[in-house]
Amino acid sequence: MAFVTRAVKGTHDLFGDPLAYHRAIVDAARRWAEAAGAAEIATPIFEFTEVFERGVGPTSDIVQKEMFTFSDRAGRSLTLRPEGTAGVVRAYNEHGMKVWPQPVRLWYAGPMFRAERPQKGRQRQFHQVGYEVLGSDQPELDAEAVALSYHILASLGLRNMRLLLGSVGDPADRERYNAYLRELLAPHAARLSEDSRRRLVTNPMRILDSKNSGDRALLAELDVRPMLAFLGSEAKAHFEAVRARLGALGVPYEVDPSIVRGLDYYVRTSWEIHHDELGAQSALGGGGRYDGLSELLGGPPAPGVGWALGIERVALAMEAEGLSPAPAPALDLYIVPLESSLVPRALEVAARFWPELRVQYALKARKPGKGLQEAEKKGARFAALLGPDEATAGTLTVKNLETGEQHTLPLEEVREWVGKGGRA
RNA sequence: GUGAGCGUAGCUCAGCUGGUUAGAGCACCGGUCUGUGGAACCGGGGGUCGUGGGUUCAAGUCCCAUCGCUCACCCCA
Repeated sequence: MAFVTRAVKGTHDLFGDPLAYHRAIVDAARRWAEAAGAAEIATPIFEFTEVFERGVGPTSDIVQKEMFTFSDRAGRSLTLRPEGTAGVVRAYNEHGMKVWPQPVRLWYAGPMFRAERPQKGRQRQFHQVGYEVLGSDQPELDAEAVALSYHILASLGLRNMRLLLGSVGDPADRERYNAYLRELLAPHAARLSEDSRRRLVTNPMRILDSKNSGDRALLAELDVRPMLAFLGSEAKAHFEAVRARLGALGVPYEVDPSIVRGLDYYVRTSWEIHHDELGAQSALGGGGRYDGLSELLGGPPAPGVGWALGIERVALAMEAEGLSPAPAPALDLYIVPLESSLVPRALEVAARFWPELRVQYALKARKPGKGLQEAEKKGARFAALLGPDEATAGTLTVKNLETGEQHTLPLEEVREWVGKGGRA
């Protein structure tokens, strides 16, 4: 096992069952996103570092300590994307999507990269599906986005999840709230954790998110007023409108008055979906509104709202609830040459059935018994014997491995019979 | 970045207080089986016991270091 080369820490080869989950989750997301009229977009997995520094925010943990950043040969700083939204907004601006009929709905799926210490539900390369609506700040779109993120998870069969909805207000509201927090907490700075003392200067709201027990105890004593109490009239009206739309859509949620998101670009609506059986990393996904992001990236004003789901985490949640994805499609037919001179012929026959049927063939001559056994092991629905008689007659002796029914048929009829058996 | 636990075949593991050429089950390949399967039996390939040092007559077993994995902190998807 002491291989010289191995996968980099926190990265994984994806195949078999985990890949089946992955595909099922992306398929569900595609189905719902496209139902809402979204078009797929695939942006590069690396961007100029600036895209994330300015987009995600220089004070965010992601930018400060979690990015894979490197230089290209011309000395420009590039970064493996730690999230999907900044790149999508960059593409929206770069391709002049503001002249498309607004709003523009986009969805994506792909790998993201963060240089964190791996643990359950957290890899250095992980995968997300995401949804972004750009070009309008109407509350219907917030509700639409929240509803889609919820329905996708529900359609996969998940039940034990909690949708937490809040608002981080407009930038001016946040400034007032941060000022309030600084004033409230500064006298108690000595009791705060080191991280939280730093946050007191950079971003006091993040202190509310701390899991440090000392921080939590202090916050409980101080009876901190929530962000929601500081919403300006516009942000407040927007939040109430989103709640009303969501209620009308029948999406179950709890208001979390102190919700804080780790990405600096969020304004107003903000939500997370948690699952209780995931361990420490309990967020399946989250999203929010980011009306100022386009300008941060040097573009025209383009309000937006979107979300991302962590594919690996959704897969963990499905496993925890005993949900399995559909198995990989089985082989339709396995061709068994009875003499070694017929191996090339087996290939020719297989090739003739592609791609209508999934067909494989034995690379060595097999006795009929062994051949059928092998077909069974490969998960084939039918096995075909190819002996001298069949080769001469241009036929195959085909057997349904489930029922035992067997016929010697010309190739066209084999195609018909096997094809009729139905494919997953 | 910090802490804890764990590293023996592809997988799951056994290997007692250090003592012959390191084992089992599953999987893989072949045979018993010269046109009919899922079984059984027999055989085969595959391990520098994570790596490097040390202690010892002797190390998979003890010590140190290192790497890796896992979980938690932190943070988030």
